[in-house]
Amino acid sequence: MKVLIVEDDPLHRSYLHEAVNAALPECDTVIEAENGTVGEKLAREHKSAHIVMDLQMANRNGIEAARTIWKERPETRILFWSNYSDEAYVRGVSRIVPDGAAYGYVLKSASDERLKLALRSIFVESQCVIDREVRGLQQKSLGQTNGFTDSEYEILVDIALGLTDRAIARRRSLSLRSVQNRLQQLYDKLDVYQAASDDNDDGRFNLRARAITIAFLRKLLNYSALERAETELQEWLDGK
Amino acid sequence: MKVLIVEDDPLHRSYLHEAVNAALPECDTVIEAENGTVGEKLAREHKSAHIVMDLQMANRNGIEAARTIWKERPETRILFWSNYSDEAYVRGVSRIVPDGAAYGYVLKSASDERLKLALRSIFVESQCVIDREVRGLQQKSLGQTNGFTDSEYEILVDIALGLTDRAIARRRSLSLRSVQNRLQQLYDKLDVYQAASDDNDDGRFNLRARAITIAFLRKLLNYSALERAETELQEWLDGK
DNA sequence: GAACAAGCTGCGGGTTTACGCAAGACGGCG
DNA sequence: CGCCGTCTTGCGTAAACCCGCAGCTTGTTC
Repeated sequence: MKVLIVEDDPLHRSYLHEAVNAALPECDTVIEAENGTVGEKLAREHKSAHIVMDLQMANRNGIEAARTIWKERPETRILFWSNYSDEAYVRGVSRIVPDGAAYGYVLKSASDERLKLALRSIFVESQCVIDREVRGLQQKSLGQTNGFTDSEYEILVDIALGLTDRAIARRRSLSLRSVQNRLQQLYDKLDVYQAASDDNDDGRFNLRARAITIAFLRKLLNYSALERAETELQEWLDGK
Repeated sequence: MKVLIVEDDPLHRSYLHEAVNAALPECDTVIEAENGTVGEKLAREHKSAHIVMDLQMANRNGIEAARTIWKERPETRILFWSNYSDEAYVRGVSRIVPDGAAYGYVLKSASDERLKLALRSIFVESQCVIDREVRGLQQKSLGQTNGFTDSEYEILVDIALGLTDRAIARRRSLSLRSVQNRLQQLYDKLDVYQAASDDNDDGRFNLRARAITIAFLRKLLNYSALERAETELQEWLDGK
């Protein structure tokens, strides 16, 4: 069995290396990559490898890397190992998981025990292992209760990119008014009004900009999500 | 000599611990804190301690912690040890450094050697040590060449918070028109127009929202900066 | 098939933004 | 002092945004 470790931080990388050795005696080769680009390359060379992947790397982040890897070989098993459980990450990951693929999402704050268990479950037993905390988010966010619909999330990203209503309408093939409807929905769910009106009519907010702020503060958006959305936008712009 | 380590990540914490022991044989006590809040408390108890501080911690980030520590004891020597050199961090730090205080800013990607050197320089020799890369940013951003004026940065933060022009005017004691002038200046410097007009008049951007996006992508803003700005805003709102 | 919920769309109008134009205000500098 | 650049402010306008109202298309349920 081969395991590929894709991780920025040298300390974390060697920690992972040890953990893999301890948890998987049947593993004979461990390969390390220090960023997403190298990770993709090594994954291509060592086809049979299972992967432990950090999200949030400077050069090319884990979600991007995982996407291209899964595109080439959807049955690859990937364990995401991340510092954060931002909804933006969770959403980003579950958007790219191929049907039926075995994967995992474990926080760096988890105990050694948990990490080793996850390694065995995924790489040996082909089971999905999602940290409790992450799992909670996933259900709340993807289930519509209290969470955001895909269409709401979509328009959130669009205004976060700085598109005008008209541009969004074109991009999503909607009428202007529909776009604005969705925006209202979004403002509603984000509680943009609460702070805006409140009691004092002083502290007035620009709804659109405020929605973005709140989304960031609630970790619905983060740098990595923005970055991905931006490159998608550029592709769309180029493709006409 | 006492050294206080304030750092989220257990791996990094123990690495730092070792580095301090190796670099500073005259140091007899090393104390560890796993977040900003505890860090502040321990700094208060061990008044004479020098501090190594991570930025970006979940509970209370390094800049906040450093600010209260420096407020109580401005001569404290603090070495910031961070993964990133975002302009938002650099700005955040240099805004709170007391006059004449010795401090340092070293990236986690620096070599052992660099870290140890920095430890000695700051804690023994009271010299400021700023990583080359960070230094570059600092000069470019604080010097007006190509960088952003304080007033420009201020208004950037204000729109990122989601305030309306009118609200900004009140907050900064300006006329509406002046606020809008500064916005235009900002849009100019951020190159918001470029993409907006370009050749195709299709891809139109909402200037205000787009400015925020670009600022994030360029790391002029990040989560921590937003968070700080938001609490400041709330204080201002409460204070009327 | 009737009833109902959910989403898309057009119309109309009140508010906010973006910005050109131009008249002061302030501070250096020869 | 007079000249000049930078900053502030007011006025006015075109565009964009926010949103209530109302008519349509769906899909679901009984």
